[in-house]
Amino acid sequence: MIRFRRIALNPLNDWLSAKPSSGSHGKYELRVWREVNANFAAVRDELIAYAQEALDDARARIRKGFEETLSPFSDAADDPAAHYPAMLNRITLQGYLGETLAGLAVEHFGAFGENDWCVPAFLFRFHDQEFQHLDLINERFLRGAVHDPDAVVERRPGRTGDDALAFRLDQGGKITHVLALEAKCLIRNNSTTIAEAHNKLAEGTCRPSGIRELITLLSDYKTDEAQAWVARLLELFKEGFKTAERRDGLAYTVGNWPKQPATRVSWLSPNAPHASYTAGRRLDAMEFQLEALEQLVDTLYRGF
DNA sequence: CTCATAGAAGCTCCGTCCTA
DNA sequence: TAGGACGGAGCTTCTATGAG
Repeated sequence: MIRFRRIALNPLNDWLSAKPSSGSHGKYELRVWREVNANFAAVRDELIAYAQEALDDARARIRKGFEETLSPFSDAADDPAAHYPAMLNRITLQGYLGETLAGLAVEHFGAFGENDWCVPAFLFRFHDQEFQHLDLINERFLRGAVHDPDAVVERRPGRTGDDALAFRLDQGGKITHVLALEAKCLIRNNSTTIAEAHNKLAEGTCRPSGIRELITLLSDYKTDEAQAWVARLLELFKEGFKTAERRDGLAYTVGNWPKQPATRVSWLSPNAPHASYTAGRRLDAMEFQLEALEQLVDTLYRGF
């Protein structure tokens, strides 16, 4: 555990208004939240802090190796993480938002009726393609060259692997449940993307690849909390995965919502899993409808 | 009739893998 | 070593269908 921030529930619930859900499927549940942008100001600062804390590990990773010669990074021009993530392409930032909201929802709103899910760390540091891209961007700034972050040529593929992992522990600290979260974040709804997300979740294994990444990541931290997580994740990786229950979560963040028919609330299916979801596990679908998605990306990641 | 939606196909990128 | 296919991310455009 290297992250601890929580957002006060009252302003959070006012900003992300939960829509009543209707389904009664045994293994599937859809929850829908719709943004009330007018209530954003009250969560703004806490949300920025939460989103930025999620990126702290990636920043530390970017700076690693430069610390001896450049520390402290008093001059922004010296800081290899200075432009992270603000100068990355908008689509990359949407991806970060989607993953962050997935974790946020599980930590604040629970999942499967349980409120004790833990997300020990986000996996942003494993986005190698953007780290290489960042070197290029930093060089441009040092040369005084122009950098247009949202130009099409600045798009980079997303990170492969699990988007986020959450866990439940028993009283002895042993991992009993693994929740693999697949996150998507689009300006406009896209049914193909929904199908692919379900398909990817269905293909997941009981021992998601992200566990190994989490162990690698947390091993860099010497706190008791982090080391305890390394130990329990190692146990999960070696033996525990055979008995721990894997569940699936889909966090679908989208910049519009259905208009027709008037009774339709969500893009995701309310009653049963999408046909592309062929696994028999329990699936928690979460849909975040943001009326000012682009503005939110700017606020959280670009500081305006 | 008009507007919205689903689904398919095509597009922009980069890195990786395979083949000549 | 060079060229090409492919994968993975989301966007755009098109068509057929359906709602109001």
